[in-house]
Amino acid sequence: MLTPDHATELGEMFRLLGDPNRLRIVASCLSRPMSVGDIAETLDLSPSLTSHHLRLLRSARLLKGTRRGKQVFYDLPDCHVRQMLTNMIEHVTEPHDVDEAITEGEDS
Amino acid sequence: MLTPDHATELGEMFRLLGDPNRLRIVASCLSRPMSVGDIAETLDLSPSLTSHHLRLLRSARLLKGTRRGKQVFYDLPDCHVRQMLTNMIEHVTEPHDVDEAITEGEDS
DNA sequence: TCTATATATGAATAGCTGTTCATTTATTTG
DNA sequence: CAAATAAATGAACAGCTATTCATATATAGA
Repeated sequence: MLTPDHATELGEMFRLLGDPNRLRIVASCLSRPMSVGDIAETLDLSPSLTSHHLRLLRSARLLKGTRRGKQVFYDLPDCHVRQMLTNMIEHVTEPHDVDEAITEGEDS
Repeated sequence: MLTPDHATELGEMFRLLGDPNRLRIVASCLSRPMSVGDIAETLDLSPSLTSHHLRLLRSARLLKGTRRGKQVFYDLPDCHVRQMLTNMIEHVTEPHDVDEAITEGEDS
């Protein structure tokens, strides 16, 4: 069972990954640490927006930032999350059919 | 790499799991199919709110509904998602420390 | 049929959030 | 020091969303 507190905590993490731009930001840091500027340029986002999102992701410990000179590089500190994300990205890459109807079950 | 389209698609799924109530609803259907009434009562949510959330979760194929008489039972159709969720719930259950600072790296 | 139960749906709204723009802070170099 | 670059921050706002309440639909039983 999932307590309301744990639901809030885990939900917060999912909520952050729920924004397409944030998800792309995290995904871009999967293979190698990325500087803020590189992320912004790669994903075609403004540095400001990128930084705003990075702050949220950092606060939730989804990313960790490491300053190296003038730049700050971000990558995933959590092996668990990295594996989950890799898995999910692989999953979404595969094709799938679309149905959202309510199925009929036999009588009881 | 994660295309904007895939980011939107996967992000939509994370976004849905990002609401605590929705996350609890999905989690409650992990072990066994649950009727709408059972979900509402178990999680202390109004049937209306529960149904609204269920509609979203169903549309995203995170849950599938099966009518059996007057009741509709919901459960997870996707083994991949079920496994991911079980994994994440287990992860969030374990203790962890809290730091969100920017770490210092050595000069280059 | 009528009644009761179980879900679903529509409308309305308060609160939240992603984005932009302007500004500020940090770091390196001249 | 000043200038340039990289990143962070604050304010403001439009658009979205979770929730509530009222209403509708579906199914079962008498």
